[in-house]
Amino acid sequence: MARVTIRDVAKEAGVSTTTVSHVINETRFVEEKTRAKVNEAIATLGYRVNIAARSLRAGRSQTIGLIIPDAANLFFAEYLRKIEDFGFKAGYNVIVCNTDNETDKEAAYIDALVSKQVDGVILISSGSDPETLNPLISHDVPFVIADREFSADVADVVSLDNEQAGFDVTNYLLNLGHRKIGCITGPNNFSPSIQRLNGFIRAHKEWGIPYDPEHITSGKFTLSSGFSAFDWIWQNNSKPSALFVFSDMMAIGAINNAITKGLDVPKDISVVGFDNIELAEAFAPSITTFNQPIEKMAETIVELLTDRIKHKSANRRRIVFRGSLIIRESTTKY
Amino acid sequence: MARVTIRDVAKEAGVSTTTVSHVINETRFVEEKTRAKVNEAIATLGYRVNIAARSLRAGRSQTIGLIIPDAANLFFAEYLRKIEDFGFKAGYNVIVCNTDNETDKEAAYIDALVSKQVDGVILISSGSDPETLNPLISHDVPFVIADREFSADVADVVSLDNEQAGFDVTNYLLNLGHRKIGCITGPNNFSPSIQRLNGFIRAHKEWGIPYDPEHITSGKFTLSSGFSAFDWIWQNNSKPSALFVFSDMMAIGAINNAITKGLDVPKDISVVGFDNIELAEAFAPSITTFNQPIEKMAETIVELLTDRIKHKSANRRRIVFRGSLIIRESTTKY
DNA sequence: CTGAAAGCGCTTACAG
DNA sequence: CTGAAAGCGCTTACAG
Repeated sequence: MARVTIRDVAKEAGVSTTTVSHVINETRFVEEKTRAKVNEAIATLGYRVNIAARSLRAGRSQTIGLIIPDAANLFFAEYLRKIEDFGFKAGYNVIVCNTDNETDKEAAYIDALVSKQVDGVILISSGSDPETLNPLISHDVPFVIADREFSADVADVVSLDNEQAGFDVTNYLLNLGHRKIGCITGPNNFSPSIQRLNGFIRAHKEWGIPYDPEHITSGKFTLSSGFSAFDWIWQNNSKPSALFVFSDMMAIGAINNAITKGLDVPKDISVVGFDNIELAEAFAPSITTFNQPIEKMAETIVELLTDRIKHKSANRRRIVFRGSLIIRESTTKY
Repeated sequence: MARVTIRDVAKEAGVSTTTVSHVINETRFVEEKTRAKVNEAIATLGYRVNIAARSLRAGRSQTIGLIIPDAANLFFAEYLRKIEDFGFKAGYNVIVCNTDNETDKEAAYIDALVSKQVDGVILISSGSDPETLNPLISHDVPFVIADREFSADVADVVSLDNEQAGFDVTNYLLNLGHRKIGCITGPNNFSPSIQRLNGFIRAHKEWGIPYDPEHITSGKFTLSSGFSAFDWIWQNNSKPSALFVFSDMMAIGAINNAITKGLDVPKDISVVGFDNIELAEAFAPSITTFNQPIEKMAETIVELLTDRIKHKSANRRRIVFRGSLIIRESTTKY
């Protein structure tokens, strides 16, 4: 079966391809009767617009790229899901790209996306240096940066107030009476992680309580890295009574390790996670965590991107969300 | 900055566009010296092939579609991740489509994918009736079906031997001495679920032990549906001593509910999950489960699809994987 | 209210 | 070993 083109439709309906195109795209008035004929022809022939042709001619592909570290990580998986939902509602398909935070992979994906004429790109937690983004800038591809700060003012940005979040969690633990609080951060070059740690430090300063650098280590946001990080912290002579872990997945790994060591959570050690993934509630013990309003953030990201696609030279926007602490079973008074 | 085209490269290198194209695609021999000039021109101009144009002309978009129920579900998230990895390695980007098992959504996505001239489509656990796939067939778009049986012989298929898996798990529990085994299945119209239940029934038959239909209910593979399903099972006067749950996510929900009810897993009730997602090992208690070799399956799916793209009329293939039981803490002798 | 025609940037059959 | 040129299927400025 040969492809049905707009010419076939035009012939079948007895009109020009111009008219067919305008009916499809609703780009100019077409008489009701003519429109009906065209739609009928489309239906009988089973016509589908060829996006490659449209993309070549009109320069829009109705496709956006989503660059994330790892779709198999629940936090990013939820993000991906929501972005795809809102994107599809707005008329876009999304190409997913997993970078594992490797600059080379990110660069390769950006290359491919530029070649594919995507209408825009969303970067979540992109760990790479700004140079990697140059192809997007030079080819004038709109993009939105989420979950990561960039010093250069190159794009719209959506983020969480990570410093405040770090402060809130630490303040909560100090309020519970904990005086030795450990910390499993994210990768050290990752800005949300740095900011949460800044909040952690500020809370200690405001309380006039010192923190022990030996109780702070970094993980990779994965379950297993949380497990190992706990080993590192627990080898010290001085043990913390509470732990602030920068992702729920790592918190699950850490709690699991603690349980393996015969410890009780929260009696022996309180643990706070981050993200509020669905599992945090279902895990035993359920995990006290800091909620990121992912759905709302995903919606905002897609909105900013579609706006940017329409108005390339509009003023840049930076939208900062405030999350909230969700108290569950994994924490208790000291 | 205007788009750099193949003509600009040709002019810069002092050759024809034909030669540039052949250098890029390695489709015919080009003298080393000429090739060098072309590559140099590409580099200095920052040329990137326009995939829309190539797609229109050559009919290949280097893009495949992935249709899954829900990328936020860890099992599918791991699938997605692996398929994207293998796909990208093979030179394809993947467009992700979340259907929530709704026929309308699946149809809308298939429409969009056909319009986008994707080179192929992968359907994981597609719950829809075969009619939804008609646009793929009529437009001659290669596709592979995974994790779902289709009566019609329309595509290459990759699946797990679900009947055997159901038998193996049930046989294991019977061997442990359990005589009242409950079951939380997947949706009733979902073939892997039906087959696992068939295996469950066969094991009971071979042992000459009856099972109680009141102990069998269905969930939607989500954590919360596993939680609710346990309520339903536990309201019976006759309680099972073991539970075979058709996904780890549902198993986590069920275990969580059991713990909430003051039960001990596995002392009061043994629980077996399915899939062996990363979390099954980390959960407390760690979950006995049936391992699906996702990575290998994902690799095979991508291989079948890329082969099919190259040889549209080759013989259809059906590859069935055998999984294996992984014994952990959530099960014990009766 | 509608149409004829140019052209987007490639690939490839044909030619030498 | 390389090139001139047609054409993929659309959209849209121009015209009436």
